[in-house]
Amino acid sequence: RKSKETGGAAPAKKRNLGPAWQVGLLKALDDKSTQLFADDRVVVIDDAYKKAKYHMLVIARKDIDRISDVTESDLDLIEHMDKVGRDMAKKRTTDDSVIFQFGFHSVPSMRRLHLHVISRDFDSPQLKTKKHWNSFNTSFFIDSSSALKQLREDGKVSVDPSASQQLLQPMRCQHLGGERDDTSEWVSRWDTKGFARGGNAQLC
DNA sequence: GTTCTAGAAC
DNA sequence: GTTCTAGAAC
Repeated sequence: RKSKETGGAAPAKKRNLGPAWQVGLLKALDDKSTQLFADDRVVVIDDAYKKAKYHMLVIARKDIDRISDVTESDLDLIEHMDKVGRDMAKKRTTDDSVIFQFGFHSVPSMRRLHLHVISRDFDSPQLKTKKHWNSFNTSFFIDSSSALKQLREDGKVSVDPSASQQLLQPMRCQHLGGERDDTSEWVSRWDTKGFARGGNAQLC
C-alpha cells in the first residue's frame, strides 16, 4: 500500500460528479449486473426508462461528456460505438420489421457520452412527453452516421445551438414527411394523448 | 434524466 | 371536473 496521506487526512475524495441523477451511466460502467455487453472501450445497457420496444445505450468508458466534445482523435471510438450498437441491435431481435435508429442527443441530460440504439416504434409507456418524442425525432437527434461523417470531414461534430428548442416544437413524423397529408393520421394517433400506448404503435 | 404538482387549458 | 403542461427539486 502506498498511501501517504498528509496529516492522516481522510481518504482521497472523489471529484464531485454532479447530482445523482446525472451520473447514473457512470455507475453503470462499474455495475456488471446490468451490462448486456462490455469491452475495454464501451458498456451496453438497457435504457432504464426505455422510449421504445427496444432501447439500449452504448456508453463510452473514456471521460467525454457529450458528442460536441469529441475530437478527431475519438473517431475510432465513435466508429466502435456505432459498430457495437448495430451488432447489439441485430442480436436483440431477429424480427426484420423492427427498424432501429442510432445516434446521439445534441444536449444530453445524463453525463458520459452515450449512443442511443432505439427501435423506431416508440412504443413504450415511458414515452410520455413531447420532449421525449422530439429528442428522437428532430435534429436534436444526431444520427451516428452523420456524426461520423462530420468527424471525418471536419474533425468535430457540430451541434445546432438551437437544438434544445427543437424539443418544444409540435411533434412531427420525420419519415412520412408532409405536415398535413401523411402525418395527419399519425398526429391524430399520437399527438393528443396516449402516444403509442395501448399496443397500437406503428412506424410514424 | 424522473417525479411531483400548481395553474392553465379543455 | 379532468387533462395537460411547465417548472422546481437543497
